[in-house]
Amino acid sequence: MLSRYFEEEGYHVTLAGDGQEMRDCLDKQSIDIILLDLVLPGEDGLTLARDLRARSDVPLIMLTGRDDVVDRVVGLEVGADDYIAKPFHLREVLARVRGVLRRRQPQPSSSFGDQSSEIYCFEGLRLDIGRRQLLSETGSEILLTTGEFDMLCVLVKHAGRVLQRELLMDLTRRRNLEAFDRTIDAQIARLRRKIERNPSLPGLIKSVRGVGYVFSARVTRHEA
Amino acid sequence: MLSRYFEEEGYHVTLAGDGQEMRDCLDKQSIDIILLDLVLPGEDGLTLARDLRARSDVPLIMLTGRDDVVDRVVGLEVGADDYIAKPFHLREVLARVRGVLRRRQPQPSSSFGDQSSEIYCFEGLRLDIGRRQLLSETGSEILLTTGEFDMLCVLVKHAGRVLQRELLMDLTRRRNLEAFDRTIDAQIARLRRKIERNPSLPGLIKSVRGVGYVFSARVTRHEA
DNA sequence: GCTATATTGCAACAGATCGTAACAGCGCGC
DNA sequence: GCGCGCTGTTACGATCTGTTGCAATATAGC
Repeated sequence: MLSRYFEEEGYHVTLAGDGQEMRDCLDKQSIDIILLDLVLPGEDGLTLARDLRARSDVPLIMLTGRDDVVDRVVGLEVGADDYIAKPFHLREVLARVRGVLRRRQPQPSSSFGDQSSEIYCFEGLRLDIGRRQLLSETGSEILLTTGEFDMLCVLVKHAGRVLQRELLMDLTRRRNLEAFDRTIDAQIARLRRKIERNPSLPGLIKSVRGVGYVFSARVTRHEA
Repeated sequence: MLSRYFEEEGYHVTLAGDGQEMRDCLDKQSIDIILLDLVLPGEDGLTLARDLRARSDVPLIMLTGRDDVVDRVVGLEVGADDYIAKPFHLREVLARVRGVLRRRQPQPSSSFGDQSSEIYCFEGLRLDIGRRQLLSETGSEILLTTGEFDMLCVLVKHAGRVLQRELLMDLTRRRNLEAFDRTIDAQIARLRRKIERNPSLPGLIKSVRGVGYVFSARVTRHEA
């Protein structure tokens, strides 16, 4: 139910049935936030949450039944960013998710392992998250402003996935997208001017009319 | 609950469930302050605090239930810097933490083990905390003032993490950051002039607009 | 295929933020 | 007490970013 709702809202959802599946996902892709049910087969949710927190900073929201013995306090004690009791309204979950994303970002450290820098390569460019720098093919640095860098990080981490403006706003700014807000478009334009071979025929950041933007180049991820 | 609150305030929080986890954390990262609950599984908080004090100077605040037998005196007797009884207000805890950090700093000796000589290397430079000196690639000393050195220590110890001005103030000065205060910026500029290859295009200390500064070079830590 | 409409690209502007030089007050060593 | 270096403050200019308006482009309806 949650999965379908968030997909409709423009999110990309990955389901994990137990702790091991979750760890596999975290290793394979960039995860922006985890919704974790307290009641799970095998390891229980609390243990999993504690374990997760010990190793990474992925934003985390706990979901629990009203009758579960643990209460809000215990949930937050293991380091969850928020805590939602069943039954919940879908819209409420969405609101909480957006709240957590906005408060936490931009802190590009969603992967497992310690904070060692992830590096993404595409079209001869090298994006080093930890060092906050982008290197061109020749090894020279392409200077990006704070906002441009954060935007590029989010796009690259979700390469091949269309991100709507609202989500880009949650992930890169600490404010809400207003109606008729062209902030994202302006930032994308400025970013394109710096990283595209031909900014008027974008090959890396494609527009998706009526929705948002996609990073469409092939990206490989390395740990440094 | 505390974790979430402090994360929102710009702190980076690491959770430890018992004494052993705490020791592991202290070995792995730079810890600026510890909030220690008196009631713990396994070792009790007082023992842990005493043990901690015997080996390091990490700032330490004890948290206790109102009904605990120990009182404020005993808490402070084992070397805690402050003592907070439940129930507490989050804002109060933050205030106490900031107070302790400001009173204790700059005392760059937060790790376990021999507190005398941590050494950090980056971009050919060598920062020796204990000796309070910075050596260049050629082995010559780069002369830093007290304030510049303290600032560099804090940045390097938290390499890869964006530190907001207010936190930098707490960690390096014994006073509060006022509105429109440009103290931190001025100090960063002076530091950059001494350690950056090209101070106008900083490669080590990057600005993050609207937030603060990050030390963005890869750092390796050695014990000497 | 053509037009009307919605959407996006983009340049230009203004307010916010940041870099930095200059200066003055302060503490420190002598 | 004196001189010097350090640091907080101020001011100014540079840069960044949200906003606005208009042109360019895509889409839908006919």
